[in-house]
Amino acid sequence: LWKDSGGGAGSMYGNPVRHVNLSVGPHQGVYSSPPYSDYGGYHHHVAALEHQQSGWSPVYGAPHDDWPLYSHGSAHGYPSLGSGGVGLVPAPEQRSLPASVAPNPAVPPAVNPHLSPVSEREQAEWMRRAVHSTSGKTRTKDKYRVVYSDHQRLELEKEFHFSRYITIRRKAELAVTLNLSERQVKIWFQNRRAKERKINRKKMQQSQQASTTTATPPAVDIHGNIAIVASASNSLLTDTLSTTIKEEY
DNA sequence: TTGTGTTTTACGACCTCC
DNA sequence: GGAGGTCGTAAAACACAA
Repeated sequence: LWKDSGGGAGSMYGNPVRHVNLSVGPHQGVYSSPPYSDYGGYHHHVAALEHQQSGWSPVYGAPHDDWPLYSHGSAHGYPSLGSGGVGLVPAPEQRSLPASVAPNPAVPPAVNPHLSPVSEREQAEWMRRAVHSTSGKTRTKDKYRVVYSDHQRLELEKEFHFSRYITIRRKAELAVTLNLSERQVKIWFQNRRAKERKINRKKMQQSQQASTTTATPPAVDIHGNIAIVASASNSLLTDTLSTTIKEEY
C-alpha cells in the first residue's frame, strides 16, 4: 500500500486520508515548538526514563525477527556504546548516556550497580518471569511492552503530524534513526491513527450531546469533522493540530 | 499505599490491493 | 501470497484520587 512509487496511493479503502508524502527528504524542523499536542498526553518523567533503560530482557526469550536491534540490548534505543554496536548513530541523549549505564539484556535487574536501585519485588518479578524464558513468548504470560523514550516519541509525533501515513522509505529511515524496527514504526503509526480516530469520535459525541441540549451548533464539531474527513489538507491539518495543542496544553 | 482509570505498545483477525 | 490497512483487545506503564 502506498509505496514510494505512488502506485495505488489512497485507493485501498477509498479513503481520502492519504497525504502526498513522497518527498522523503528530511523535513525535521518543519514543526515549531512547543512539541506536539498528543505527545504530552502520556509522558513519563525523566526519572522514569532512567530506569526504563532495562533493555531487552531474557525473560522474553530470543528477540523477534522484526526487532533486530533489541538483540543488541537497545530496547530503548540505547545501544551498548562500548561494544561496537551495530554501526548506528544513537540519538543525542543516547550518545550522552554513559556506557556504564547502558543496558545489558542478559543481566537481571540490580545486578549492575550503576543502574537505578531495583526493589526486591522487581527482582522477584524478574526471577518469576525468567522461569518462562526458555519457552517461546506468549501473549498472555511473556508479552513485553517497551516504553519508547521521549525522543523516540517526539520524532514519531513529528512524522505523524507531517503525514498520517508514512512511506516505506521514510519508515526505514525513521527506524534507523530512532533505533526501532520498521515494524515498530509501522505499528506506532497504526496505533497513532487509531488514537486520533478515537479522539475525533469523542469530540463528535460531545458536540452531538451539546447540540441536543443547545440550539446553536458547536464550533468544535467542525474541527472534529475536518480531522476525520479532510485530514489530507495540510492547512486544515495545521488548524486541527493547533487546536489540539491548545486543548492539550 | 492502593485502587482505579487512562494511555501506550503489541498482537491477532480480517480486509483490500498489487 | 505478502504487505499494510482498520478494529478490537491484552497487558504494561502511568496518573491520580482516596
